[in-house]
Amino acid sequence: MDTKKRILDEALTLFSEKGYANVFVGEIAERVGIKAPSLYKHYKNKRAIFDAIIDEMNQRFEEQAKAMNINGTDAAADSKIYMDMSEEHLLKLGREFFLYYLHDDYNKRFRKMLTIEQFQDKELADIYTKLYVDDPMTYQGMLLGMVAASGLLKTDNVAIMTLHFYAPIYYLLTICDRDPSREPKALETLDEHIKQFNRLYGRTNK
Amino acid sequence: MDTKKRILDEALTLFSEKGYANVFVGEIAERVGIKAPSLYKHYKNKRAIFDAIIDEMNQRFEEQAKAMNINGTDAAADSKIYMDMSEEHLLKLGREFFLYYLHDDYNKRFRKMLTIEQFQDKELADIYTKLYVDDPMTYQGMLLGMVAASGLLKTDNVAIMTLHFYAPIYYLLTICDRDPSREPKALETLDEHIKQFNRLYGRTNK
DNA sequence: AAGATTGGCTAATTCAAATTAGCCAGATTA
DNA sequence: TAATCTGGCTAATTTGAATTAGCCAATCTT
Repeated sequence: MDTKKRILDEALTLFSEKGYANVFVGEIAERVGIKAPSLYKHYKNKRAIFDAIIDEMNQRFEEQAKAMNINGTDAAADSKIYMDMSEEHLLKLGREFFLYYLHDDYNKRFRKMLTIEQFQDKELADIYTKLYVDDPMTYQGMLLGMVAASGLLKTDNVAIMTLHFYAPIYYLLTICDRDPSREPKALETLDEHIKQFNRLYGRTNK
Repeated sequence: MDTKKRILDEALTLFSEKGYANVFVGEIAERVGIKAPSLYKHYKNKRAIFDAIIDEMNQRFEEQAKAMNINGTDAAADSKIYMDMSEEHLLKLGREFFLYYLHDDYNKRFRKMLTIEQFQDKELADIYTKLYVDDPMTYQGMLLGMVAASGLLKTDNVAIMTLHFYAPIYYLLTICDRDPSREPKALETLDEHIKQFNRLYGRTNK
């Protein structure tokens, strides 16, 4: 990774731990292994580093959205999997989402940074809402909607069913961000949640 | 309100909007209507203002906990209400909790401040977890547990049922904190959530 | 009512952190 | 290979925000 990228990487780490205002450019430089003034050869100023992080995220996001659209429009492919959605499949869906968001290093740091900075700036709040509220609800709503259409889940309100599936995942995610020592317990709770979700909404209600 | 209290009040407002590090003591002073140096007649330094806010919260919290314990140990009184928990009662419970947390000015500001500062300091993370995760789960778990014991809700796992009740409330709360324009929609969603919750767990499952 | 305390003010002071200036070595390129 | 570019460095410079000094009027206190 070249210096310019390493700066973004270390800055993101620091911003996600302490917030933009509590990070000194000297700290970022030190982590990268250079002196503070050298940093200005790569970015105009401290703010430009932050902005570059946001830009990079937008880029990554677009790629991801594109990839999802392929699997989304081409949802027939996916739906084959979810048409016969068993409890195991549902568990897999929830766990994968949870663990990806929780442990993917970039995601985790970016989410924490946004958590800290979200009230500063409407743009940041909007990004947070999109990434961690609206997009997951849309995507999971689509999948659960297909399962419901297949009859394996029954509901007359897919949106609320999706809320019932996702809100606990989101809740557990924020708990783990705050205190990673709760992860093992959260993982157990996650499984119990999904099993119970399946029971509550499953046709074979037992 | 005397100056010392007004300082805490204005500081909390500013900290909840911009985070501790982005607030200047001069700003706090200005809001209070004094000059920055005068502020030092009341608090040793900027940090002491923050600490005093935390102390005050702890005090308020203890009082509240005490009040809850009265209603909690003396739960027989409460349970009379919840023994015949109708959908309206359940809606009331959820809505009251939600609206209280969302609109109570002190609560709202304190929660936003903690959201911003939670990753700085384990103590702050713990306070957040206590106030917005563990305590609500305990309290609502107790109430829902009593309702379940009365047979009006059926479950073999009160903890997960409570998660299913509370996680969506928490999720909606964080959405509204981030973007108050979503409140009306969130209120609607809240009602739908609780109605659906009631249907899913209710004995008289239609 | 004299003395002490309180809480305000203006004018320093301090200090830390961002940024700029200007030098230089090694890599790149014409 | 000479010229340029790149990205590093040290040594300023700037700035701005926290805090301290020291003054003063009003208000308690005895």
